[in-house]
Amino acid sequence: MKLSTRVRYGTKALLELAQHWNKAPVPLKDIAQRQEIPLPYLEHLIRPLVRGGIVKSVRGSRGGITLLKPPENIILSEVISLLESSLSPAKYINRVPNTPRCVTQELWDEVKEAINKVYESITLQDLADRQSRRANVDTNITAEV
Amino acid sequence: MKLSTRVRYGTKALLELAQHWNKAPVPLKDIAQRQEIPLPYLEHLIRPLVRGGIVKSVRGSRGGITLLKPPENIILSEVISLLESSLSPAKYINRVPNTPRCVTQELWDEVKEAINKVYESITLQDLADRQSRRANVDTNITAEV
DNA sequence: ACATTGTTGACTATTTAGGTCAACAATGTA
DNA sequence: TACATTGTTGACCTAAATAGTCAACAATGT
Repeated sequence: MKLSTRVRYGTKALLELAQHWNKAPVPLKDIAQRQEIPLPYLEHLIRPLVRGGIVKSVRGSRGGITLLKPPENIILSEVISLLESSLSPAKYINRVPNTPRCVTQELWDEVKEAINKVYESITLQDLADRQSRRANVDTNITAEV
Repeated sequence: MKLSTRVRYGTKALLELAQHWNKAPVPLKDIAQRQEIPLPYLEHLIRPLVRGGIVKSVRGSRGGITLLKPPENIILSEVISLLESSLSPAKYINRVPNTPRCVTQELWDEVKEAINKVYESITLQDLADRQSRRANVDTNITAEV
């Protein structure tokens, strides 16, 4: 169950943006620092998200990046499909015609479907909510001590 | 959604074994040939399955491999966990203590859980059933022509 | 003018996946 | 018993994907 750092970094970055929704753009530098992502790597990471139309970037001083859509309209499956190595040259066309037809192929497709359902059910807003709920809990705990 | 050839090859091999359940051991050579898997690769592929206790091997002439448990008792999640690069050195212990606690971490765990539920719901017998059902359909079609 | 920020493309390093080879160990059968 | 057949093991290799870096450049606010 390998999850690429691309996806992990990217999601973290988007979570930050969700928390800054409707505010000033967030500089990549800040995100890189807070999330401990190498800045030059983050820059490349962000590109597919911009191209994919879920992130907007503003250059120059006071620039940075912001979400283009409200966080509740951004589902995880979209994020992942944008981040996951978009280079994959249409694999899975390796049907072997004269062997018994591939049951396993069918299986993987179904599994993929099921997994995607999970990803489709989670939005960036969900993540942000969790984050803030958790922050509250933390506050209460420290308050109680 | 990358699925390693390890898992694909391994599952195909196991499917063969499921179809030969309670029969003579199947030589690796035959499996390799039918499923178009490089024999030396298959040999290595099989090892974790043997170590994992779902496959038994018999050496020598008339040897080969068989399942150790009935196909309906072998679930996909078991297969996958045995085949998926068992080298993974316990990643995910990269909690960063002094940053806001990692919501995304929690998320990935849940997603993983959900995916695993899917894998747990499918047995080798299920696959074998599909295979034979499909074979029947094929027969009928050719009969009708 | 200039500091700040994103953009781009080329480049490098590391890791993992996929595959091969060769020597060896057990086992059935002629 | 000899031998063909089959699995076992470990070392090795290659290619591809992942992760990360560098440097020159393009906008933009102050």
